[in-house]
Amino acid sequence: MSGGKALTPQSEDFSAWYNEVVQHAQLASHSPVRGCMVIRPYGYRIWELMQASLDGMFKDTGHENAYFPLFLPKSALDREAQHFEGFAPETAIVTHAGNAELEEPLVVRPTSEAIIWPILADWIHSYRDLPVLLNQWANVVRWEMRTRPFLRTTEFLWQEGHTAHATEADAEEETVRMLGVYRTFMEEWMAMPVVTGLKTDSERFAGALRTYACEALMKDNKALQAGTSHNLGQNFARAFEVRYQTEEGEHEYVWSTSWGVSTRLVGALIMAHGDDAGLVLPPLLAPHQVVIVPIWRDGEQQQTVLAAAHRVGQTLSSAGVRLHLDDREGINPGAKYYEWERRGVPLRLEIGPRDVAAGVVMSVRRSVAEGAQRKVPLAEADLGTVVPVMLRDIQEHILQQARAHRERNTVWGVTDYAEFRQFMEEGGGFAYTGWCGSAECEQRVKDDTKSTVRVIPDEEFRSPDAPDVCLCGADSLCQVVRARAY
RNA sequence: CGGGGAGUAGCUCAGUCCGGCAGAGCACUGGCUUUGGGAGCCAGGGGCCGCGGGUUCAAAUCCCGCCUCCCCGACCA
Repeated sequence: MSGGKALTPQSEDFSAWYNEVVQHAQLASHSPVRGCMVIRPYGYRIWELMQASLDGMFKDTGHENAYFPLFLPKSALDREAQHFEGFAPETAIVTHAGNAELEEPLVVRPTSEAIIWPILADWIHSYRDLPVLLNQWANVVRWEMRTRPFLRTTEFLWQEGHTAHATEADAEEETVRMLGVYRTFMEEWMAMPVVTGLKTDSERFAGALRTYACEALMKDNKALQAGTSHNLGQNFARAFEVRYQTEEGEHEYVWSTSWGVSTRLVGALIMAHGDDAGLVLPPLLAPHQVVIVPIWRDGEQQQTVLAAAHRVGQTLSSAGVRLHLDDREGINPGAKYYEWERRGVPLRLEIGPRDVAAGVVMSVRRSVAEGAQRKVPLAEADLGTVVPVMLRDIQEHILQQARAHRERNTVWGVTDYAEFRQFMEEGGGFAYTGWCGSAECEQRVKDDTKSTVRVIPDEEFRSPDAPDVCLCGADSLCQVVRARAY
């Protein structure tokens, strides 16, 4: 177990806090290669739980998993001009195998469009072959300048959906549907509220027609792009000659989409819910939903207490609860409390001689609503029904807490530029403003305030108070959500 | 990739200026006593001092090159 006492408080240095949580909660550690991390079992388990949930949702919406190769010929990337321009600066290129120089260098995929579309061109011939609804779980490499564990690593794990459709409307429907799947996952599983909407041209995926995104607000009031869904139009179909024959016998390019979320979501989870005591995990994604800490003074008590702990464990397992019994000897209960709190376990059950005698266990929640009891004794006989209810309640509470944080740090209509600037300087958060639609204006605000347009919000997320003028004073084309971002 | 800081035991660091046996606390192992919010005593184990080269009788320490991490910028999931 890692030593150390208190973490750096979030208010003192948020990124130091973040790095310490990653280390001390045993989520990840560094590797010898720049920007590459080792995902440790506890962190990987969170990712596995995310994968399991998302994978089910993808399958429920008709997608199938496949796997495409890690390498693509360098020439393939060049096929779509914008795509190439977008990714060329950050690709890793293999030029040698052993001592021999390769005839054509290979690119390690930064994303798989350029690998998948040449293949799909062979698979798709007729309107009867459409839609193609694929997903793959894979690793990709992007040689970013500045890396941070989970948030931006040189190699990262993700899923990438790739679909082909007969019509523009079908592709758009798919793009929006998958954005909705992401939103549902983020809110229901990660307990992380998001704003969804359209990206501006400057933040659009290289080669896409339109990029939609889920934007979440972290505890330090910076925004994190948590997932993206792209309507690729016919751009990739044209670049890779993916055509199908219509019912009428015409040859048409397919309409395609791609969408992805990555291990960045683990970073999002840390920053959306964590506090000065460490990680706070939503029960649905917690490797251990419950940790049982037995307490004893002598061998006899140890036997009694452990027997009770195993009994409780049986009950909870049968009730579908993921639990861990911390029966390590020679470590005081208090030390175990600190450790599991730092690692974000939603619910702790303490079982001591007094509890066994009384037929109860002491439950302690990792996070509770203000004014609510953190420690509550529970009758052992009721655990099978009460604990699952508590876990659902904790899940809901964490979501509400994150929602409240976002509401507290959102301004719904800013017209005055000085006011906007002050908001971004004094803590920041989401600011709804108008936007004239000009890229120059967007860039100027970015240079000046470090804040960017996160999204042009979807209808549901629009502000009734959004101004009809841009920050530059010109007429507003649409309302936008601005924030400083990761 | 530019500017700044750092790398010595698993972790946090002292030692580097001024070259001369590799250190502390925590963690780890064993024993005894403990155990309801970070236990105590005793005994132990653990080091390519980031890597490579150079200077020197002698390098953690001085010189050169590189790698990695952290912070600030430009680039991005």
